[in-house]
Amino acid sequence: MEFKRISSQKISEKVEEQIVKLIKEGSYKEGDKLPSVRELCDSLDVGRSAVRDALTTLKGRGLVETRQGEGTFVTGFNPKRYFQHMLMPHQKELESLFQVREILETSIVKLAAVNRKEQDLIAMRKTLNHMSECQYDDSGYHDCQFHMAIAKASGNSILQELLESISSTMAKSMADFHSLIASKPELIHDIHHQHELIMDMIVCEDASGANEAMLLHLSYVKKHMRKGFSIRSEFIETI
Amino acid sequence: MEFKRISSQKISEKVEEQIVKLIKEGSYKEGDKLPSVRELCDSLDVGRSAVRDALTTLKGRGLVETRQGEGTFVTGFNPKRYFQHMLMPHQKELESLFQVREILETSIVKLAAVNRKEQDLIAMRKTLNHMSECQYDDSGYHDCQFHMAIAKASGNSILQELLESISSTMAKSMADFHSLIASKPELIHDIHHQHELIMDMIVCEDASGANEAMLLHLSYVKKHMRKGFSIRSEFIETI
DNA sequence: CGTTTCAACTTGTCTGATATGTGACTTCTG
DNA sequence: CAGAAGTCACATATCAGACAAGTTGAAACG
Repeated sequence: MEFKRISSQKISEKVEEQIVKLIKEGSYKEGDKLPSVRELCDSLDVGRSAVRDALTTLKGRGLVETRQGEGTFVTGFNPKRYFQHMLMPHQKELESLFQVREILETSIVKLAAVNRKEQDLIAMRKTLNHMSECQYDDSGYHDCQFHMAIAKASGNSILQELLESISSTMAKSMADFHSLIASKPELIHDIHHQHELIMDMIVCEDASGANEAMLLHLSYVKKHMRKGFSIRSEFIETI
Repeated sequence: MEFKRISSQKISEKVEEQIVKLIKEGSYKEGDKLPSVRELCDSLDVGRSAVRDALTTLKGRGLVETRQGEGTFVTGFNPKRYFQHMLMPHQKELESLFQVREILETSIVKLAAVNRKEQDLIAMRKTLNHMSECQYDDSGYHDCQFHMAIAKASGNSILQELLESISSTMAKSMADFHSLIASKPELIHDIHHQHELIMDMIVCEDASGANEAMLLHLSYVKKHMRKGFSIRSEFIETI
């Protein structure tokens, strides 16, 4: 006979559940103001701490947003928080993360080649132009923008949001990679060329071609990123 | 003269930042116990509410976990929370989600075919045996277990965790699909056969074969899931 | 030595007081 | 009358004290 672990559910968790349920059911939609803490206390017949705890947790989960003096409001779908607590990933995690990125981006680019609308192409072209015009310092930003534009063109919003999460997580660790790029014009040139190739394939609606171009691009980036990492590792070891 | 916007940063946010910083820097690692609330109050010279607020937010973000009577602990990478506020996906979102699942699983199975260890094969075999032995009611559970076993064999923990998140999100909406399965023995038979094929390919280390087998399997599932959905939709419309 | 009891420490909850931010209404002033 | 300034109600933010409830480990006991 097995026993299920009995966990006395805390009051704040019950409150949390009720609020989530209300949001789920649509009683409170994005942007709506929830009842004030006092009101919730009265209607739920619990102390302020419990309500506050529940709301604070929900704030942490990104479901609601509190504004002092105004109230508590339901926020929209905010996927940037998905990977937010993956702080400063180590090299192994970074490799795993990059592998996920490869998987997502190579699939995304195939979808984008099929589903891309005119305005998607315009948006992508714009980011490419920005990249060639701007200073090297901002290349990392525009690089990211290009990839996000592709994701948007894929037509799958979840994919887009997932990639965004991963990119922002990697961005912290990619910082030194981008500074490496900025210092080597030939890298920028290569990457620029690869982007153009990907762009062309998407324009031609050539899914497998786009896939291949993306694979090449990411392999290139990974190779140079590893190089940058090993340099940093050596540097750390010699301290 | 320009004025900088003075945004009175809340005390709890400052506390939160400090704690996050400490975790980032590695002063507190996964599983470590943070100082008690009282201690943090004393060392930070703020009230308990502020500390509690910070910790509760962190709890919501999934960075820490509090256990009454024990303390507050730094949690590991917990991606189950990623999709947690994706509440009750509608059909369109469900399609997007399934697409993501296809992308992930077809890639996972390729990795698994290459990286699988002996014990991974044993674990997979075990879930398959369970599935054929057990009652139809539990088929959904064991089906999920099989897919997770493959993900584990891929060797990429982030992929594994992502798939877990997606599966749990879809599970709610898949409930009626599984009951549909349970009512049709021929579906179970087909699925079982497909699983065996995938298993074989992984055993043979045939990555592309495994990929193809998974693709077939998921297409099959998707087809019947859509059928289930349209039935439900019609049912709803006739109410 | 094994068991029970208990004290110390933890988070969870309630409560009241005070601080601070926001918005709407009123009042003052030109 | 119109705009600026003051006022007030109400919201969250913070503090502090008390007690509830869960966990742990050591002391006391058989």
